Amino acid sequence: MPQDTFAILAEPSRRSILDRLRTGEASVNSLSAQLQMTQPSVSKHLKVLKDAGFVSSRTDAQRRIYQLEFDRIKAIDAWLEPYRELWSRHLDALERHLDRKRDH
Amino acid sequence: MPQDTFAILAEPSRRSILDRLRTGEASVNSLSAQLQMTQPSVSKHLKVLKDAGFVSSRTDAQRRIYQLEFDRIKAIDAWLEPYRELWSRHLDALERHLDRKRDH
DNA sequence: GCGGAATATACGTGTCAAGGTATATAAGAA
DNA sequence: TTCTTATATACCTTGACACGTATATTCCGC
Repeated sequence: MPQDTFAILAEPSRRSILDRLRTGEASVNSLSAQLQMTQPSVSKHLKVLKDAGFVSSRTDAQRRIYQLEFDRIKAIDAWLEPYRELWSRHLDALERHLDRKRDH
Repeated sequence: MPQDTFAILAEPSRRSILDRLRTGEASVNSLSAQLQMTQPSVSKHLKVLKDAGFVSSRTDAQRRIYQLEFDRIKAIDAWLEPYRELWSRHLDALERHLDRKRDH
């Protein structure tokens, strides 16, 4: 079984790569320099991210330029949705409770 | 956000526990039965979830009743926020582009 | 008190992934 | 072609951690 969405994001290095890619596409070497990781480490993390669809890449001569893709991150948002609904209901219930207390 | 939030959710068993707790509080044994996991496994996962603040527990005789807590899950939502903003901007840009094409 | 139920923990085992070094591949440049 | 740059992959070691079995703890009813 391959790593699932959350397992992939469990690695801080990979999250930092994604965070960096939010500001725009980047090559392997630039990521390696900016994030202070060895080049093989960056390449391996990018492979995982790309296989999972978190990023895509295009070729520029010898360079590979990586770019953020949203679909997979949206899966996290989808998983979160029922929880979000639940806690917003809790919040509403709390507000109604406070309103009732105030009216007394 | 604390680094281990995603690592904790990386385990499918733990996510299934949280998913179950969305429908209401539950004892260790009931979780063990419903999720088809051994009792020690459930206890250990609950310990991790509780230490991290994903769940809380109260005592009912020999039973421990576990309940979902939202604060920690909200941290995921917070991490997602800048990405959400980014992809909604992308969506807006796409819509404007389509509008312009339609107007021609 | 004793026995049993509910839960927690200790221990041993196996898997799996991350990190580093060295090397392979591929694409210019000279 | 040969050299250099940019990236990918192979190999190895190490450390986490998930699982199961067995055992400890805790609380209840009798």
